[in-house]
Amino acid sequence: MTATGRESVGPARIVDVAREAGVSPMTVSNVVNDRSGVSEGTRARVLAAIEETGYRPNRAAVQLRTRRSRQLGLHVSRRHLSVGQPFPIVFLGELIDAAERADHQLVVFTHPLGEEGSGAGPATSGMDGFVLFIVDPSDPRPRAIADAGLPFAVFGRTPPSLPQAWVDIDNAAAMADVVDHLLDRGHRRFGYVGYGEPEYWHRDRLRGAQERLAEHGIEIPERWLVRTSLEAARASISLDLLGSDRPDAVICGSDSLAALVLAEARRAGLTPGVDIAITGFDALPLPQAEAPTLTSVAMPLTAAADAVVRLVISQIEGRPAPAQGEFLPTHLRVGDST
Amino acid sequence: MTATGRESVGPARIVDVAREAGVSPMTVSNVVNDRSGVSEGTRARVLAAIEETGYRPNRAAVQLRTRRSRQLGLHVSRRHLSVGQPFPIVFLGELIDAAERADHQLVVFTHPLGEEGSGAGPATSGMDGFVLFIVDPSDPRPRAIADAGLPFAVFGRTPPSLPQAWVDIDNAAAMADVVDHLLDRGHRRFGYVGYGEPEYWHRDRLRGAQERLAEHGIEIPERWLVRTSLEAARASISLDLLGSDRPDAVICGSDSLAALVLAEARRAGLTPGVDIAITGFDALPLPQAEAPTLTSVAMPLTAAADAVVRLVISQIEGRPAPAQGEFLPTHLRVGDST
DNA sequence: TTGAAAGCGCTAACAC
DNA sequence: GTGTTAGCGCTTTCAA
Repeated sequence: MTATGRESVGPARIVDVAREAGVSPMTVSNVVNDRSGVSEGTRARVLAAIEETGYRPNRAAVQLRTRRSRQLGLHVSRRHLSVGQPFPIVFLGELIDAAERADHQLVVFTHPLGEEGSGAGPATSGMDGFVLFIVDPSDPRPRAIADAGLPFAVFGRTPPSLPQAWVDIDNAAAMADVVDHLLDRGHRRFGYVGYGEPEYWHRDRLRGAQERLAEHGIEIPERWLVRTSLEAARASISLDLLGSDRPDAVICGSDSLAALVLAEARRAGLTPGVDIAITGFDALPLPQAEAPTLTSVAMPLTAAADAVVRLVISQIEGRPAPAQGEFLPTHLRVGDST
Repeated sequence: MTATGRESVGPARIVDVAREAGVSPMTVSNVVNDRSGVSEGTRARVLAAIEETGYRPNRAAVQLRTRRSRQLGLHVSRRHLSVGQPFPIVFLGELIDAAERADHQLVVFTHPLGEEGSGAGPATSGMDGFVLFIVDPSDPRPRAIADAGLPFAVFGRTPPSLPQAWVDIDNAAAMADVVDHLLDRGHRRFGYVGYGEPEYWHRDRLRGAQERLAEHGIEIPERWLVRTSLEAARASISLDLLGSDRPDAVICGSDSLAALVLAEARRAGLTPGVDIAITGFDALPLPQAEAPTLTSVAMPLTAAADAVVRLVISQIEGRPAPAQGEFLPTHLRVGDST
């Protein structure tokens, strides 16, 4: 604590550090921002002064001067902020970490974007760019953000008319892996339980399974092809898939559905992994799917979060939006259910 | 588009609006910030100019000048960012909305706070204050935030040595309501299924039920008192609570537990709401608890989010931290399960 | 390698 | 009721 002037009157500013180190504010700035052209001795003195004063750059001042907030907006649909949505909460955590690794903060929004009124919403101001997840090409939000003049990146797919700033998994390829695994295990009679909803990933998952099976001359018979909702699934499952005429293997479009099939199979007296193979999709640590562990497609969550964050930041820094999206590899987690 | 000078070179600034309206920047500022002392005519001209230019205040400049970011940090424990945690995702949505109503943005953090190293973390800079949820008195995070010189408010309880900036429900009182309802329905033989974890709310819920029952000379017998975890619950439930010697009513410490009891009761051939009464706690729209609807204690989520946000902001604006916390009323949602 | 001057866009304090 | 001046804390530009 050297009494160099105005100590302890609010947080230390760059001039306080400069005075303490006997250099100019500019030099302190150069050290703080790791710019070259500072001699080792000076750098050391400045770092000591920073330590001494507890200096932390004032974000507002930096932001005003550089025109960058180093904050990314994350828009989460109302619909994804409800119970029983395993993905959003997990991916949110990944995005926070990914943003932090890239030295950015994540600001969350949920006010409708691109629907009925709402512009970019006055509340979204100050963001350098936006991140979205669970986005399909009909999602109005990318357009709304683009119209506000902000860069964005999504986990999912963007509309064709916008920059293809997306990261996604190849759902069809992932299901092909599942099929390969099940064929390996000797299964030849396949059932499928998926969602009836219109999003492309539901279609792609089913298609991926069907196409790989077709390559082996196998078809999923209509009676074992269930397109349903989580609520309605239970009934059709036991009726269509677990009767006396049943498949060797049931491929499911999500872990939640697989958990239902598992439960129903057990109730029907079948041992999953022995009497019948069951696979899921997502491989999030869903409590119901714990024992036996479910064979499932693991999403590359950390890699996806990093990629999405990198993608916005790259545009923020002026590099052009990519001409094409990026597919991230999935990993088949083999459990006891197959 | 009047060519008054430097149009369309970046976003409009306050001087552009001032020029357009023929007033000084200060007057524009007064209009934007709803300060008194602007004549109606001037205000109208300024508003027109704002519309015309598409002016939006620069957050960084405002922040630098006023020393307020109008951003609240929300710290979410890693542990609460995982599947099977219904509360965090729902409450996050409520907090975003509450912050927006109070004209603030919500910045999410998950980097450890107050544990092993980590200070307030360089990444938390720029926040006016912090919000936390699911906090019990042993949580190290309030201390870490207070040490960083920031105001905070929590949903839960703060340690006794810190400002009592908390909002909570009265768990015991809520359970007393549940008991009253069940007594009303004529039940006299009670079982209880709760979590064995050490957090005060688990204890308070059980205690609240026991105390109100005691007022009526009723005790929960040891054999019908199950303290367990979500994973281990299933076994003890059917064994202890649903055999031939079973209670009229089972009070559960959470909806997830109640959903399990419901499922097991059905499996045992009992009709919930007829043969046995079952109550939950939380009343989040948990998919498993849909049919029949569960009688459960509804948390005042929106009110709690508003209260927590108000509580931080009040301290940010210099009003002293409250001497005591605030209890919010719960509401008993009566469903078909009782 | 270092420093001085200027200014990012806004508002507090005070003058008119 | 409205305008002027100054400055929040930092970095960009240019000079030494």
